[in-house]
Amino acid sequence: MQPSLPMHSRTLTDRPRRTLRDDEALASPPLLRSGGESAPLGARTWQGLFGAQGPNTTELAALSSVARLRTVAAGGSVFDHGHPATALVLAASGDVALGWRGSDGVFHIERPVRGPAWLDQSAAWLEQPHAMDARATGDVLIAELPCAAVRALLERHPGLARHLLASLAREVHGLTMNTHELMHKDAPARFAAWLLLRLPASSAGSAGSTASGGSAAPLLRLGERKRDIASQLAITPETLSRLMRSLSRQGLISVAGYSVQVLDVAGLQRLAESG
Amino acid sequence: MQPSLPMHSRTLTDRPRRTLRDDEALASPPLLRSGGESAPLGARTWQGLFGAQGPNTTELAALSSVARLRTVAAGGSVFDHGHPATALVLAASGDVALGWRGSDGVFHIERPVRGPAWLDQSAAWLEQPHAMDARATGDVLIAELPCAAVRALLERHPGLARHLLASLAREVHGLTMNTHELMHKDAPARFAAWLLLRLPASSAGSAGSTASGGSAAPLLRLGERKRDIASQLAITPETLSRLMRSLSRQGLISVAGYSVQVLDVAGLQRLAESG
DNA sequence: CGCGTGGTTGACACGGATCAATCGTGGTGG
DNA sequence: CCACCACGATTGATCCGTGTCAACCACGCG
Repeated sequence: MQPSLPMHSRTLTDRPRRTLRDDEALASPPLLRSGGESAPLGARTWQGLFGAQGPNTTELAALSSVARLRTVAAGGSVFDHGHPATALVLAASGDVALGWRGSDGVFHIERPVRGPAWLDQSAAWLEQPHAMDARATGDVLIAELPCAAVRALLERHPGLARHLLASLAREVHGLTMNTHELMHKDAPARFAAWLLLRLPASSAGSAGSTASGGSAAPLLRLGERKRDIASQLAITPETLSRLMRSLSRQGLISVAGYSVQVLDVAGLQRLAESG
Repeated sequence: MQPSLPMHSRTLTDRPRRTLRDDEALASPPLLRSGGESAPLGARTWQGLFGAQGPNTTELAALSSVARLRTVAAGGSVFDHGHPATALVLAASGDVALGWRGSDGVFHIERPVRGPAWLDQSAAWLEQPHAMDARATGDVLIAELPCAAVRALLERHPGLARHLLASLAREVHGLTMNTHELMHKDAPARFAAWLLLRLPASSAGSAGSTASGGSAAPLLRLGERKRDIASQLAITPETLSRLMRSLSRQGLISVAGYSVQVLDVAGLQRLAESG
């Protein structure tokens, strides 16, 4: 049994900042700069979108030539649910939350996205409105590839199609897995899976070593408000809180504020598969 | 209030046949015929896959030329979870269930599919194994488009890419909606939505006319075992049974065995949106 | 210093799952 | 032909997981 660290003495100085408030959006300078990259859309960005086997240099240059860039300050809206989509939208860098604005005005995050990543690569092909809302949770560099332009590009660069298809297929795969989790796994299993996904890839297969000094128990810092994490897991903040407490008592993890130490990777994996 | 028909005097002669049992698979003749269509893959099939704005005749002919056809008898396996995918798989005609075989051997249907429709158009692009199992629930004509061949086709017919992209995008859209329903709607709402989806398109917007003799209340026959319907809705058969009884008592529907009469379309729509 | 925000905790309600029993149907073998 | 049995649906009783509501605490900010 692992003693839970004293919650009341923790420092919350490292707490994730509130993310979707207008005052912060206004406070940050609305500069139009190209993020941390020298080129507007660099190789690293494309690799994040297409994986290691992405398009070649010529194709990437073509894509870049039709991209329209804009920045969105933290808290701003990237696109809105129901608004017609005419372009493939991606985040070159920065954090964006995909979700739905409820009737009460509260924003329900369904999927957090860290650039470089696609935000909506499907609606435009269907000439349909965006299916979700996208809100910047940090300053973000957005790129839009107008659908008509990309179609024209496909005529001249047939090889591009394969990569766009693969990238859409990746999204289908992810959504299918997510649906399956929602249908068949309970909250503890989903949370365990969520934790494992955020683990550095190094500490994947090792068995739980609760007290062995050899391999260090991986430490991970939660980058979002806990209520946003709960939202992604489709549970309430209260349930998430109880869940973390429960896993602590079982010695699977050790929680101190926004730092979570995974003490028993194998145990978490077992938990994540119960369903 | 609508009197519920006497359940015990109903005839179950029209009950859907058990679907996934080996004896039936063996009982039906394993003929290799080309289904009900004269051409192996006819225009109607392609339209079901790509919608009204599908590829042109030349492109369709090219696709047909690389398609490999096979039939699967009722109860047979079309492809298995984990098996490597080298082709885009579609059902030209017939009924297939997409789902997962549980560790107990029970097959959990997650999505029923009526040909013509795609069965897996994503795994092959990623060179990954199929994410789900596909089992024929009736005699089915399967077509496989080898991924390598389709890639070659894209070089010569760039216009094809647009339609393959749109078709994948449609799947993304459907999965996104489905995920949202699972996260935010309760069982009655999901069942109501399920019923509305199966309604003939004619009786969409009409308000509920419980007793008006004018517009006939749409009647629909359940084509699957109720436990399979429950499986799609991610609820248990018991819950589905109680749900149908409950909606009957409220006068929204009238149930007699495997026939469901929708008495109050508007009421169902209201129910489907609660969440 | 008061207030707003976010997190934690407890009491409670409720939806849906689980377990068990019964019924109707259809298939099978004596 | 009939008894038997397997299977699916239904119903009732009960349990469990989460959501809801409310109170409280901790922190940071104006």
